[in-house]
Amino acid sequence: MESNNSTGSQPSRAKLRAAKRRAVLEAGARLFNDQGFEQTSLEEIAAAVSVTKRTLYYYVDSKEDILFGCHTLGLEFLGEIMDQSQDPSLPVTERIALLIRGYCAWVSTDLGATIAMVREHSLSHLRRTELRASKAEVDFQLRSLISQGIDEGVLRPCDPRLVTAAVFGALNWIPHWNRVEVPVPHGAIAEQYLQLVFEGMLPPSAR
Amino acid sequence: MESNNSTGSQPSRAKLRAAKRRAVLEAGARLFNDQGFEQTSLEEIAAAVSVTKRTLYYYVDSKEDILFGCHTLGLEFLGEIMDQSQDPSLPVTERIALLIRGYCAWVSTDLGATIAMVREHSLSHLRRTELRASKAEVDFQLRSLISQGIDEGVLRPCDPRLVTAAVFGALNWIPHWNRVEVPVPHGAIAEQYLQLVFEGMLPPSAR
DNA sequence: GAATGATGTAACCGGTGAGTGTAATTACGG
DNA sequence: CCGTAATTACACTCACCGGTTACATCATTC
Repeated sequence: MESNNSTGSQPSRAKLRAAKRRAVLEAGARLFNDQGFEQTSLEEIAAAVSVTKRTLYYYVDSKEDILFGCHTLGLEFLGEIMDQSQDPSLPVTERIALLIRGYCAWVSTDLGATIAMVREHSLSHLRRTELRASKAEVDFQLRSLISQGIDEGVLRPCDPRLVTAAVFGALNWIPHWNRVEVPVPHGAIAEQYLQLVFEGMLPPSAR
Repeated sequence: MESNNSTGSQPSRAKLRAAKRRAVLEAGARLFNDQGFEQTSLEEIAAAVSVTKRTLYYYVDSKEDILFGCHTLGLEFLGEIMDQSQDPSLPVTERIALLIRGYCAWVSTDLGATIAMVREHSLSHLRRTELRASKAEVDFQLRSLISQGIDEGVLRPCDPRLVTAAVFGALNWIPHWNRVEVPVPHGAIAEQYLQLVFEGMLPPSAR
C-alpha cells in the first residue's frame, strides 16, 4: 500500500508532490523578496511555476502558508549550518566564523533571504511568534559563542547582545543590496565581514 | 500680504499648516514602520492625528505622497548629520565615528527608520530612483571616508564597499529589533558598534 | 462681518485579489 | 483498464481600500 520505492529513484507520487510544493515555495520566496509579500499575487506565483492559481491550492493552503513554508524550509537548512558551528571540539573563534560564513551563504539564497526581507506582520500572530522563536535561537547561539569567547579570554570584553545584533544586521542586510545581476559572491562578503568583526578597521599598529 | 510674523512666535497659517503636515508624516512613518506601508490605511493615519481622512487630503496629495514626504523630511535631517562629518579639519576616524553616531541616532527616529523599514516598491519608479540616489550619497560618503583612511594609513586595507555595506546593514537593522517598549539607547548602540567596527572582537594581544 | 482657511459628513467608483465550487480533462499507477 | 491523483477552465463571491468629490460647517483673520 504505502508504495515500495520509499528510497528508490522512481519518484513516488508523494515525492513528486513534495518536490512541486517546494518549487512553489521557492518561486514564492523569490517573488516575495523582489516585490514584497503583499505585492505578490498568487497568480504571479502560479505563473512562475507554470500552473494555474487553482492548482496552487493543491499544494498549499493559503498565501500565508506559502510564506510560512518558505520560513520553515529555510530554517531547516539554517539548522544544518547551526549544527556545524556547535562542534565543541572547535575553538570558539572558529565556530563563530563557521556560523557567519554559513549564515552569509544561507541568506544569499531565496529561501534564506525571505526571513531578512519579508516583514513579520504578513504572518498570523501564532506563526509570527513561532518564527520569532526560531530567530531567537540563532541569535542566542551567536551570543553564547561570544560570551564564551569573552570568558575564555580569546575575545575582548563587549556586550554580546549588541555585537550579535550588529553582526546579524550586517548579514541580514546583504540581500537588500546584493540582489543584482552580478552579485558579490557570498564567500567574499563573508571573509570581509569576518575580518571586520574580528580585527576591526584599525591597523594593528594603532593598538 | 505675505503676513508679518515670519519669524515671530505667533504661528502664521503657513507655519501651522507645515507643522500639521509634519504631524501627518510622522504618524504615517510610525504606522508604516510598525505595520508596513500597504497594511496601513489612510483612515488609520487620520485617526492617529485625530482627523478624518478627508482632512488628510488637505495636507497631502496621496498615500504615496506621505511615504515620500517621510523620506524627504527624514533625509533632510540626515543631511545635517552628514554635513558635520564632512568637516575636513577632523581626523578621518573621528569623521567616521561622527557619521556612525549620527546615523544611529537618526535611524532610531520614526522618520529615519522609515528608510530602513519600508521597502522601495511602495514608491513610483521616479521617486524610487530619487530615493536610491539619496541613499547612494550617504553610502558614498562613508565609503570615501574609509578609502581616505586607508590611503592615510590610519585604517587597515580592506574593501570599502563591503565594509560600508556591513556598517549600514548593522545600522539599518537597528529599528528591526530595537522598536520595543524599552529600547536600548541609541548612544549605547553607537558606542558598541564603533568599538566593533574599529577594533573588532579580538583582544589586542591576539594581534 | 465678509472672506478665506480648515475640517467634517457621507458617500461613490473602481479595482484588486484571496479563496472556493464545480465539472471536465489528462496522466499515471497498480 | 480502471481508479485515483493531478490539473485545468472558469466563473463567482466577498471584502477591502484608495482616491475623489460635493456639500456643509466651524474658525480665523483682516
